[in-house]
Amino acid sequence: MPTIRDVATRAGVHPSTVSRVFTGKTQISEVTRVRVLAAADALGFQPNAVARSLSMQRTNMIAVVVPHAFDGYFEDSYFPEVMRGVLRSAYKHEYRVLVGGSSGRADEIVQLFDIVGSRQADGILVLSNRLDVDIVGALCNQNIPFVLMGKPTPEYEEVAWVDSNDAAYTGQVVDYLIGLGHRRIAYVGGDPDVLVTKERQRGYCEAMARAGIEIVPEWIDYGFFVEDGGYQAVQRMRRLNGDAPTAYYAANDLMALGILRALREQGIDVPGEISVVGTNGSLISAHSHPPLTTLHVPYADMTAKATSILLQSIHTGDMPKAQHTIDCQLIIRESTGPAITM
Amino acid sequence: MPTIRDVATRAGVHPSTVSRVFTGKTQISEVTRVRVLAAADALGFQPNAVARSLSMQRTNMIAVVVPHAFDGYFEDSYFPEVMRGVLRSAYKHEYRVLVGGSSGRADEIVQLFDIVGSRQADGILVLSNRLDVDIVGALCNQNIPFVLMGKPTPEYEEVAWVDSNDAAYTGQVVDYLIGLGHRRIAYVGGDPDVLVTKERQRGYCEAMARAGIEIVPEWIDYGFFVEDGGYQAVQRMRRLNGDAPTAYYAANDLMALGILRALREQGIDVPGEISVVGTNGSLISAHSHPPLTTLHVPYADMTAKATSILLQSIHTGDMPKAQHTIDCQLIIRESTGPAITM
DNA sequence: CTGAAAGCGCTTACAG
DNA sequence: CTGAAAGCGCTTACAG
Repeated sequence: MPTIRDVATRAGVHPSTVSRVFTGKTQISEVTRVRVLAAADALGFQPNAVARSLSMQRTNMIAVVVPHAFDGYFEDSYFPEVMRGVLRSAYKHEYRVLVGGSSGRADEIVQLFDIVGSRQADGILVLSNRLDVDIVGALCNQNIPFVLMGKPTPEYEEVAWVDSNDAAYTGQVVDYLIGLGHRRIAYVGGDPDVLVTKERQRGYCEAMARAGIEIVPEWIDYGFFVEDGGYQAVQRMRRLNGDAPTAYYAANDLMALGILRALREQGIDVPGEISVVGTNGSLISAHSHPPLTTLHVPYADMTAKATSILLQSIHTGDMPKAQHTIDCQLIIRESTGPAITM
Repeated sequence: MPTIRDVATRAGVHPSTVSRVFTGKTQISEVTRVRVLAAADALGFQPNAVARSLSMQRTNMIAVVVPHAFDGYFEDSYFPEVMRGVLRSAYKHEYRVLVGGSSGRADEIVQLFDIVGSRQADGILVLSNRLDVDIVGALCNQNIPFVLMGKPTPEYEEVAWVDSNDAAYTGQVVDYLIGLGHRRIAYVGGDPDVLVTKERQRGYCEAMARAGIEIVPEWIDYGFFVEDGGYQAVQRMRRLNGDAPTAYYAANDLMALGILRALREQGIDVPGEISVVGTNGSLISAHSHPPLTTLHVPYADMTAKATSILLQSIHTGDMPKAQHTIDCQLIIRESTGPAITM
């Protein structure tokens, strides 16, 4: 690989001059510019990104780490939507995205701090709504820009985040089901340790309380965001007989699909006998049978926004502080209907 | 950020010694090792990845570039499956994945050569089955390890690739439909310029020819891999009246879903009147109405394999040469049935 | 506008 | 086992 020195000798200039024509921030006489470019072209020279990064103290990369341990992670629309949003913003600012894998939640934190600590990227997007521990404090000490997907605990309210108000919107879904006459409503969350699961559960509980409905503990279950998790939740809840739910809220569409499958197998009509609501508004929700009523969460917009905030702060040099709440939307389709009177 | 020098002074050793304890390839006396580690710990030191990369001439990253310009790209299972496979292999070898965005096909090539030319990664996975131009020659000149997803043209047969034998398997699907009594079979490809579209079309044409069926030109159409593309293809083909297809093969499940939607709107029964086959075997195909017969392509396994080959060759230092063909599988569900006699 | 030099933060042959 | 030095390939104040 030719370096800047090779180009310099061929063009008969100093290496620093070659550097200047490639960085382009400084005045260069047209004649040497042309000469340098010609030499570079002849040699097939392109500046080495790593050397430039070291010198400029900037990698032009932002990082995101992903727990590829969970099967459902790549089946759910969450991951592709996150990537879509990140890439949309990053590409616009000529940044690239560094994605690190991990083998589960604990390792996700390890990988995250590895990237951050070794300064492998200029900033990091933290998928904290799918995380179970509070890492904000530790992250602040690292003194690297980061933005959270999901609101942090009150003590860290000054850090940057983008949130989708999960508790409130889940509460709205429950209100909607109650409005339909349902009272025995199930909550099927994802991984129980994860922020988004807890938030949605809180919203569910609050909405039930507002309506004066006492929650049977068995109505709360976890499907770990996978299709079969929804399926299993139904198996468990059907054993409640008279207490069995007439409506299910699932924290993603995958689990809702599993719920539909379980119900179909038992010959139960949706929405005739039981209503089902999913979350995310993934493409799949529109094509299931019946088409799923779902709480649409615009994850791509969320992460695009988060990424913008991140890049902005990398650009200015101070820690990101912007905070942003995005709106979700209940898409009513054919999997929900009035509760039957028993 | 503390550097290796800070640690060295605090531990009372030479910087090179600090480096040695962190690289761990060399003998270090236990006492200085402990002293250095203590100093590093006290300062919160972690080696700078960029500096290390420059020095070692290795980034520990592999790259993949993705055209985020196409809406369907993140809705289809292709992208998440590719990432799942790449991450699976990369993580195992402690590599990270650099993903570059691009705004369309031409730019995809630009971004790819930018990454490669600036040595931003140690190797690159080229999603060539979704590419329309031949870049292998240019890539070879760059002298960086790469592996192709999709077999190259015969002149480059010595480069490394992993292929899914698209023509053969699509032919098999067509054989299956012909076996069911269908003769008016439609081919709905993705982007017409892209390798996988051409290959599948070739397989389709060959299978039809083998059966002695003359293809009506209108039976071949393109849906650009998006749901609405499948929908529109049906709209066009229904105008053929007596020549209208009784079976549709779509090059991904998304388009097959669009086909189902169009047919449903027209009150046409699937598979009673018309059969539909999708491709990829995405989760969505199992939950559509009716559940989709689909050609499962194990993209995650493919890319995991490709990534292994890539990492292997980065490790040994010579250009990758391994070539691998993976098997696909026709999953028969409820969207296909015997042709009705007219 | 351009050259010469120092520096970014590591690694690693070379001595000892 | 450890130190001193050179080098990885750039960028950028500092002179002129």
